[in-house]
Amino acid sequence: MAGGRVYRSNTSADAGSNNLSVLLQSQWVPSSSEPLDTLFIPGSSPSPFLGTRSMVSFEGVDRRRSYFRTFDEEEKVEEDIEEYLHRSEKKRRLTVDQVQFLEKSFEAENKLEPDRKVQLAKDLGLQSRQVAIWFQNRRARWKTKQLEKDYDSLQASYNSLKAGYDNLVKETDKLKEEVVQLADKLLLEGKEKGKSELPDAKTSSQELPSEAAEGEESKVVPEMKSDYTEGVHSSVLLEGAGSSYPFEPDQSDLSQDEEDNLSKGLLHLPSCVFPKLQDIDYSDPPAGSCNFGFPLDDHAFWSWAY
DNA sequence: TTGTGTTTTATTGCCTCC
DNA sequence: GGAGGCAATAAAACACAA
Repeated sequence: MAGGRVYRSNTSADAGSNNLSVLLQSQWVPSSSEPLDTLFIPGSSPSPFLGTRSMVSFEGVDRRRSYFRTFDEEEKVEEDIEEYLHRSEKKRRLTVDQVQFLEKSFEAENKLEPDRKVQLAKDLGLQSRQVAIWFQNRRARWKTKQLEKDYDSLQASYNSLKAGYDNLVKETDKLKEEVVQLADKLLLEGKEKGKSELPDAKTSSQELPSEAAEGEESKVVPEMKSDYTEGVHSSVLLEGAGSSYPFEPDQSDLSQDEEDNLSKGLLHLPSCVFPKLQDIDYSDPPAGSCNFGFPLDDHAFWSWAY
């Protein structure tokens, strides 16, 4: 590790001490960043957390030596020593009490100021570096959990929105079908009325498609009877016909042609009024005036729709 | 007992901030 | 340039089924 961190092993504990197993939990201390007070001195702390879980015994091993290591300057002897020490000095888990204490501390504040770190280390009989590492790992676990929570929450709101959207699609289909049926009905009535009242009714009826027209600039439907000028369908139809008020068409606003058509039993509708569902492009928010009741600026809706 | 998956502890390299 | 944070990763410890 050229240019990497230099670690110093903390091997000054007394072999054979009652608390040795815990006191020796840490293996490497960053020599450049850790103050001397991180070197735990046996017997200096009345920590209640010590000695509950013996992990590794170094009895009979003279470990009263400290040394520095860098990856650049390792000699054979040191390698041997290190290998030996590493074999013996295995990773050790913190005791239940230590973990509980750390957890409480983490709940209070998940960042660790230097003073707190040192205090915690003292209280727990750990090295401050170990405390720092524990907090680091704990933050990582917390972040992972948080991501899982966020994912679940997003998934739930997506499912809910999707269900709402599916319902709207069904409802739209149903309404569309209803409109087609009503349009057919009007067509028939218009024909019959035209036969009896208008001499040129035949010509007019020939302009009418059997269904609400598809893919054309305009659509032609017969004049609304009063029965059909109420409610959602008629309002939509009349709005599409250019009326300034969707429920009561003001004939003064109509052009001469429109008035003519009305008098002939015809209305021209822009093609956007009743597009087929399959003609709707969900990949982009709709531009223009045909938004089917959805807010034009509701990009969120269109972005999740597809 | 052993193989395997998960959790925990620790290291490393990079990045940011002061 | 040093200190500290984070992501990625290694490896020990642990849990558990076969």
